[in-house]
Amino acid sequence: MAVEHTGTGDPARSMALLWRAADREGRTGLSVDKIVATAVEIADGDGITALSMRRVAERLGVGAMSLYTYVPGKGELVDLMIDQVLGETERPEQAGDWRARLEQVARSNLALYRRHPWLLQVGTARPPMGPNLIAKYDYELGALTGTGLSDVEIDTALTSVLAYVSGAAQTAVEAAQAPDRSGMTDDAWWAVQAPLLEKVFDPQRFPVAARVGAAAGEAYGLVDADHAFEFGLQRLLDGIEAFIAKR
Amino acid sequence: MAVEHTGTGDPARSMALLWRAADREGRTGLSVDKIVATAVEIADGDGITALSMRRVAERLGVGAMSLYTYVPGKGELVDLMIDQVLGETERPEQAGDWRARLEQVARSNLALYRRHPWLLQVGTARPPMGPNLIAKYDYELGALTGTGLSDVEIDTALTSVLAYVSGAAQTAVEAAQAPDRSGMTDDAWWAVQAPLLEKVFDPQRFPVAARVGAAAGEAYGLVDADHAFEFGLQRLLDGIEAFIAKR
DNA sequence: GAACATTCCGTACGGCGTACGGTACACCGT
DNA sequence: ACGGTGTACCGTACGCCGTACGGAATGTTC
Repeated sequence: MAVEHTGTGDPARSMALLWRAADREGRTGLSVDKIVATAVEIADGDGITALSMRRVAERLGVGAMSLYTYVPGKGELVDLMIDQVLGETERPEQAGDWRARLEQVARSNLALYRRHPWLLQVGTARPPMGPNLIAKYDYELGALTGTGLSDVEIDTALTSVLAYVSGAAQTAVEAAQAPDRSGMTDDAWWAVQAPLLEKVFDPQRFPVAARVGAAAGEAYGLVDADHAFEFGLQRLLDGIEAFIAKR
Repeated sequence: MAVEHTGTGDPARSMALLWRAADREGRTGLSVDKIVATAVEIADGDGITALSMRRVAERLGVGAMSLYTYVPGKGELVDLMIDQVLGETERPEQAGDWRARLEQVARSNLALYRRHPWLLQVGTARPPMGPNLIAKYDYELGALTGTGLSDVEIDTALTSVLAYVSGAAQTAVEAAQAPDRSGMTDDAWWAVQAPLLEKVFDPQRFPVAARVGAAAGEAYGLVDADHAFEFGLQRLLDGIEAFIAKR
């Protein structure tokens, strides 16, 4: 199933949880922190589809329903997982010009998605307003201060870059994990597809796809997502640079 | 459960299905086409989480297991849904300069995601090699022909734009459907969050977020995803234009 | 009419999230 | 030391899910 988050429960409870207003330990040593950490482990390792309350509980040596003492439901748990991993992005002192800073922000977001591919599958609308989300936002906005852009423009520009990163990361991350998940290298996969495709594919009907697909397939193995990421990022930054220059 | 696709089944069977090598009707009038169309309806209307074999069958007035006569499993059904909706993108005669053409491609992809938000939740690695996917690829590459870019560069540039669109669409589409899904307008949602956030949020600690967040929130309601989409797209196209000019 | 192929589907299994209600523990006042 | 009470824990159960399996129903072919 697609991954729902932001449970339908009490928003005040969610907020208290996110900011860890009262993180006590139970008698088995259970705690919100431990539950979230375990859930992240499972999602990182086996994908968000493998994340279930029962599995989290099992790994913690605890009954499934015990989790509900600490967390209202799975939706809220996912919210907590999100805020948790957003806290791990490195945030070096922002040196250099805005472009170097923004580039670093982009790369560190890509790294985040690489570490936690499931982030790409959870919705981003109305995100969990936790401390780490806000800290990340605050830090990333900093990359564009001092450029002469207005506050609103800074927000928009950052949003655009993050949108690009998330879209490109989706391709890059999935490409990177496809061999592992399917037990099949890209080459092997293509070796299976190609002869099947040849039977139905008509180069006359799709001349451009035939030519470019062949060229691209030859240039790098099937698809070099990293290269595409870099290219697009530089073009986007070029565009933003021109925009700033015109200000 | 994030949404898995590309079933583990026989690739030859999948390919035959995608290209509709043998789409017969059963005695109840069932067919691959009808199953796929119904599944798309459900996913469009109630989200991909609401898509289940039982629901598809029910809507078709048929037992759940009957679907398996036509489709190997849910994974393959999702593959078929993907190729199906990729076939609906409008593809007007490509007139004007490359920039107008590429802009149109971007916008038509955004429209596609708007119509079928679940597309954003299914993986894109090793996509189902159906006729519509290939036709779309062929058409979209055409936007960048005659620019002096090499075939490989054309592929990379298109990939970048599509990555941006998918990332930005994720934000835009989710923002658009959040009120409907949650039964809460953005304003209402914020009215609940704001006072809770105020209790834990320290403007001293996050000065930039406080200032910019306030400015952005005031400028347009909470977040104007369309505006951000447009801004980023133009910057990216500006960057590509500069790249082409340098060739 | 018989033989066969194919379509349809009832049942069942192991998984899921979680409502509900019971048990057992930790801590308190005495 | 002991009884009382709040809370942490969790067994069971319900209604979902995808789909394996085997049988029933319906053509189709001689």
